[in-house]
Amino acid sequence: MGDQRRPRPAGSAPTIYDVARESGVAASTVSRAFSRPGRVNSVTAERIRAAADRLGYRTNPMARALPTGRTAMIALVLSDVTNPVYFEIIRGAERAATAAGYTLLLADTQESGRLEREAIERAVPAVEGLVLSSSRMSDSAVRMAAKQRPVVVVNRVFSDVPCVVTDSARGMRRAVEHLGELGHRSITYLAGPEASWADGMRWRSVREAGLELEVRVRRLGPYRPTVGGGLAATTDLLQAPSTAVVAYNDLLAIGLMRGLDRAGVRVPRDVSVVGFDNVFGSDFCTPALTTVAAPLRALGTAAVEQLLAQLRGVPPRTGKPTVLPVRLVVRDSTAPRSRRKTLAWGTGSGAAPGPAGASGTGSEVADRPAPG
Amino acid sequence: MGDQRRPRPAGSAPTIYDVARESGVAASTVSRAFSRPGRVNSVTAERIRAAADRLGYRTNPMARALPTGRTAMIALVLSDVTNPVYFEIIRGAERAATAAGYTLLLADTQESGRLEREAIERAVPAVEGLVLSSSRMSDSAVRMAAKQRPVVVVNRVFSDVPCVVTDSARGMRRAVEHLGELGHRSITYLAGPEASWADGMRWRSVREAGLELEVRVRRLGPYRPTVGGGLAATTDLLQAPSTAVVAYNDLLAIGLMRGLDRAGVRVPRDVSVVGFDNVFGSDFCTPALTTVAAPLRALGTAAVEQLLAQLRGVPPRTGKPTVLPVRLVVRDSTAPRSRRKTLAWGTGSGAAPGPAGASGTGSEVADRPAPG
DNA sequence: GCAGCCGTGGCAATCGGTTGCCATACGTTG
DNA sequence: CAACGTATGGCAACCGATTGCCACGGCTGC
Repeated sequence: MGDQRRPRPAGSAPTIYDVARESGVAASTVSRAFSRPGRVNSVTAERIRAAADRLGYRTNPMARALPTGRTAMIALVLSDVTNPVYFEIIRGAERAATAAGYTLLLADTQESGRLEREAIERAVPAVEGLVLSSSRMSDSAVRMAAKQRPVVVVNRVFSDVPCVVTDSARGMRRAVEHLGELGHRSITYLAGPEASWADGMRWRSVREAGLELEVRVRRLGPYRPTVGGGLAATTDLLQAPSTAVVAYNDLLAIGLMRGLDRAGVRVPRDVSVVGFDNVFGSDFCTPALTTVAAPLRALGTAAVEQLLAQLRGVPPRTGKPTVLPVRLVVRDSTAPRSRRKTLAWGTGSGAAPGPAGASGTGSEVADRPAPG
Repeated sequence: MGDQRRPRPAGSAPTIYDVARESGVAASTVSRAFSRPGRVNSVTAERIRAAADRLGYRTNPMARALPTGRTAMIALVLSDVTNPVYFEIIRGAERAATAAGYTLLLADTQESGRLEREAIERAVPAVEGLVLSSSRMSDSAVRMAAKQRPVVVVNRVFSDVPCVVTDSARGMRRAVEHLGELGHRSITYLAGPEASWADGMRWRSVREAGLELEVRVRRLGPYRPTVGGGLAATTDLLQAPSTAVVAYNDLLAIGLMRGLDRAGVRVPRDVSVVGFDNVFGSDFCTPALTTVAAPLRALGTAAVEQLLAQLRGVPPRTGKPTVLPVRLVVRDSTAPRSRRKTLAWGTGSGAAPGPAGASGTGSEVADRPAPG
């Protein structure tokens, strides 16, 4: 009863004090009724709950956060929200967070390490933990962030920070296997950004798989991991043809297919192309892209779940990264090796002229980088 | 000077009290030095700033929010983060928010009005305002939300809530014009969800443009605004052919093109197809899609900017919605009307069988609804 | 019958900033 | 020199919830 505060000025949200007055107990009891079930007599608790319902009381997250530090928010930091690789990661993270009563704070760092540091600095005081996806920051900057708050890193490996990654090794192995089964004895890998941890991983995996499966492999690049990058790669490939290509990622593969099409080279008749990620759009490009499906949504979910576990006090799982499985999605961009001399191409006088209208330059989306 | 508090236990973030001690002033002065420039003597302010830098002080947003209500956060509520229409909207919103020092809170409502209400209820106490994009809630629920916090609605019109929308009328007019110029005298509109405000708007615009430009129009549907929906629409279209199709959105158009391709109908030789939105992927589907480019990013930016203006006290701009301009992007899916009898198609025994391997079912992404 | 324990609820300090009000010191003006 | 205005900084009361500690009443056990 001891509440001397004036009644809430109509318009602002009800507080525990209003509920306390309404139910005839002290504010502290109201607080406990919600946050510490069992600590309050059940009939009292029921009365309080009823009063709260009547008033439409909702606990104010800011007020709760102040003494406890529990903001019920986590941040997902990524280099570019509009990169399709992130779509499912975001969704997975969002689902996992919401399911646990947490709210997801999105920070787009626009591919800049500086902006990323700034975004983190701004987010840190408001969140309980961070998921860093394809961070553009240096290792030491990531470790620094991990000192301030629990952190989980996606698609990059640290020994002392928990991380979840795609099983690129198995993915590339499956891709090479698939091409091998189709009769291809020589494969070209189109590399992504040099600075990308994932690219190194993927190339190594391709090489190892090639060794083991007795398929020759070579590497072209690096290229920007975008449709534009794939277009650029076309020239190089035409100068040194190959019947099978594995690209660093889908965007690169899609760009390459467009480039080849313009040059009159048919996919998959003349060249088989395999992508990586299975991003949105890889099924409706033409031909539909055979690709290694990265566990995008699972990556988001797993990262958030590990983070939440840390927040609950479970010691972080460092040392070995959590590796999530991939699967090969076979579509229309791969086919048995053609009997035609591969050298025969590149001679074509170009693609059949496009239909009417301006040919689609598509430059609008040609430059979306992929995560490293 | 009057600070009796014990020094901060190393490990937690520095507070104004630490800065106050360090710079030899009262905490209130520190506070004012940051939040009220001019109120504090400039040399004092400088001294305080230096101390703050030295300590790495950052104002705690929760603590600030408690007395003031200023959380520096706004929520962007959307029906499905993985819908490509949102990519640029999100990015535009993110940029505008960040530029103003605000943080964006993303809420995905999974296409459910109930989840949307829940998400809003959870977000409201934490944010200063909301942007509702393609809300699935009833008008009254939206108005209810707008009573609790400043709200801006995207792609839906209210007379009493500020909103920003795409200029569908002009967009559809441009599409019909374009087809008319190519010689098409009859156009089929593939409708989106009936409940969609945008669909009603787009269909009406097509009809009006048709009337004015003397092109016959008819409407097929409704279909789900997804690739799957477009596939479904194919059957209907084959039964009642037309040389030109305008789809509710790109996903529907892309699905249709895939369906037509499988049925052996060539785009654009036999049918011209125009989409709407210019989403990610509409340039690399085959043929590259001619489409009305919605001002996606501008929509996000404008919505946030209007919201921020409201937060600064500018009276909300209600009454007439803010209409953002579109532009027609001509690519490869439209061509002059073919001289072949349109009735000739539908006879084909189906598409040439796809190349090797399983034909891409692509069911993974066939069901992404678009905003209504 | 009294000490001691348990269940329950209240008091009050606290989290970190914000801000209305007041005190002081200085400069100005008549 | 007195009266006054202004610039500046401090005091203390908030914002709303949490939580350690204590008080009170009822119960048990010896």
